[in-house]
Amino acid sequence: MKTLFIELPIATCDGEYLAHYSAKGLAELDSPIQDGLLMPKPAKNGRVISSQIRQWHRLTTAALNKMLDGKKPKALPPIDWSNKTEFQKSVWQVMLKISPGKTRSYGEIAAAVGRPRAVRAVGSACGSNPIPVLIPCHRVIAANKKIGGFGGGLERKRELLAREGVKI
DNA sequence: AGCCAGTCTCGGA
DNA sequence: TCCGAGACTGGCT
Repeated sequence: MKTLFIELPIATCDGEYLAHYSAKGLAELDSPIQDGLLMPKPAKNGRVISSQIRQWHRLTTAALNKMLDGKKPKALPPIDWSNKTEFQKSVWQVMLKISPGKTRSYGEIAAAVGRPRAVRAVGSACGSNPIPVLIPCHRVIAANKKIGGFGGGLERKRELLAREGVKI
């Protein structure tokens, strides 16, 4: 079956993100393209954007800007994580509960989902996080207070953390 | 079977 | 005390 995605851009102080919506909710959020590459504009194809998606997009935009401002979003759009494993969903749910300005280690996340030794798997889950920033994988660092990694570029991770007042 | 965005331990500066 | 290498880990592709 073919899932229909609606793609809408979000302008932020960090660049232009691109949100993908399915019928169930927000399915994916693309980071801004780095260094001079141009983000292709989503084709409209005469598609009608439903009022529901419009509302989700409003929530996503507000939440994203709050996050980038180092604050806690007061509401999130429904998230469509079909095709994701239970483990990944658990990991991301835990991450959503991390407050701005706070960090957790990969090990703590692993323990929180009941698999204290699955720390590397947690790292993998972060890497396949469909909604960077909104799911604050940047607040997850290594146990020895080192920065760890970040799919969207380590610099971005540092900057996001710095904006929330976190020192490494 | 191989990859990994981790963590712990231990040995040498 | 502070790295770096190595062993071990568990879930994903």
